[in-house]
Amino acid sequence: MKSRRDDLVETALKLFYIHGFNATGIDRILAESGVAKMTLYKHFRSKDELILAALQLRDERFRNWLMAEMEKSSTDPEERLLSMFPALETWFLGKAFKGLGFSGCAFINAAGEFGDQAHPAHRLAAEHKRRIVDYLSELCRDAGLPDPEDLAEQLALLKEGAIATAHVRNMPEAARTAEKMARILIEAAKARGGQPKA
Amino acid sequence: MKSRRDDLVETALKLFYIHGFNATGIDRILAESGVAKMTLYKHFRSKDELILAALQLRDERFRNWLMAEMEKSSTDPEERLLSMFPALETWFLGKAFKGLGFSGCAFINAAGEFGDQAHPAHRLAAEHKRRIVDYLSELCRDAGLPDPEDLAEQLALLKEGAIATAHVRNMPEAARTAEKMARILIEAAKARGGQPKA
DNA sequence: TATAAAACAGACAGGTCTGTATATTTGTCA
DNA sequence: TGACAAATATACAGACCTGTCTGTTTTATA
Repeated sequence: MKSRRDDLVETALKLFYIHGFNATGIDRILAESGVAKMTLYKHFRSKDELILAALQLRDERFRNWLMAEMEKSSTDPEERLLSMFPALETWFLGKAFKGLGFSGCAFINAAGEFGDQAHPAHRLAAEHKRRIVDYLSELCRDAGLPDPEDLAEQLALLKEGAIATAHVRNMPEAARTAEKMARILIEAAKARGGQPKA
Repeated sequence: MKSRRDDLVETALKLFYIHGFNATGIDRILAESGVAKMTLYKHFRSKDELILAALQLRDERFRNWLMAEMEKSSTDPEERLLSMFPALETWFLGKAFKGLGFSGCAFINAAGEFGDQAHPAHRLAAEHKRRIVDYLSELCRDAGLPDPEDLAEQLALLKEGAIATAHVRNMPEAARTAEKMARILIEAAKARGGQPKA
């Protein structure tokens, strides 16, 4: 039951992601979605609201995709953590989200265009990243790893570094570099921290 | 001996960095630099050329700043490598470049707005990142660390992750997280690789 | 089938954008 | 001082942008 609103947000997300927010005009979104202008302004007060809706959709889609990839890889929490990186590589290679290739992280891009920390899009980007850290924390705790919040921050930082590297330098293999690093850091955390739970 | 061209590029860099490339109109650059429009188009064919000139200036400035920070920290190559992270933190706190606070990495931002890998601005961003990896490689080699290119890629990835995290989530302390990780990874490289040169 | 809500097409207002044209002023150097 | 180059102010063309208005057609529901 796809509503016109859904068509609009879907098309907006695609164009914003590929071409950027400021560079994408409303008219193009309307043309590609086949929706009339008045319908847009019946559902959204402004282009900014459409941007926020698109980012909210992206947050949901991306986290669901990532979590599904990680959960299908294994039942072991530590292996799940490490499976984040092969998942990222399939994304970097453009195989993760149909229709959108890989144009970096939509939220890093949004923070770049909307530099002001107080801008709603920037805030939404920060929330997205925090939610992912929370998920990683949970997995670290499930894995019985010491200092799970700290380790989750480390793994999240590796993820951000891999994304930026893969995008700016066109280096999808950054995912494998990050994975190697993650293995070392996890082992170091184990060695340093208390004994694993088993 | 500051030319009008320099005024222009300087002002352009500042405004592009703070407000973004597409969001910054030429008129504003002209107003804030006090230069006439015809003068701009005498020095540059188009806004795109001005963008490239601004990014080239940024590349030079940023790398000179980073290398100077790292070289003044110590004469020991390994300590120099690690000093990248405190330097990054001063940048994240807005204390590095007068007039520009911290709005993330200008090149990550450029790659975000100009998503096409073939776009000159995107290519310039990739070159900037590669130059930094080259510098880190050199330091790794000087430090007698095993597999210096590989380790340089790891440290560069930590740098990108710290930048993205600091900007999107407003977390300057990401620099310290990255530094801790760097220490662990360097030790692991030493342990794994051949014996250090001394 | 009757009615109401939703989406449609298309014009338009008002602003901003890049880039150009013209004519005037400033600055430099001989 | 005279001549030449550089920079200036100002106006403007043409495109594009967001958002609004009007009136028609489609769609869903009762």
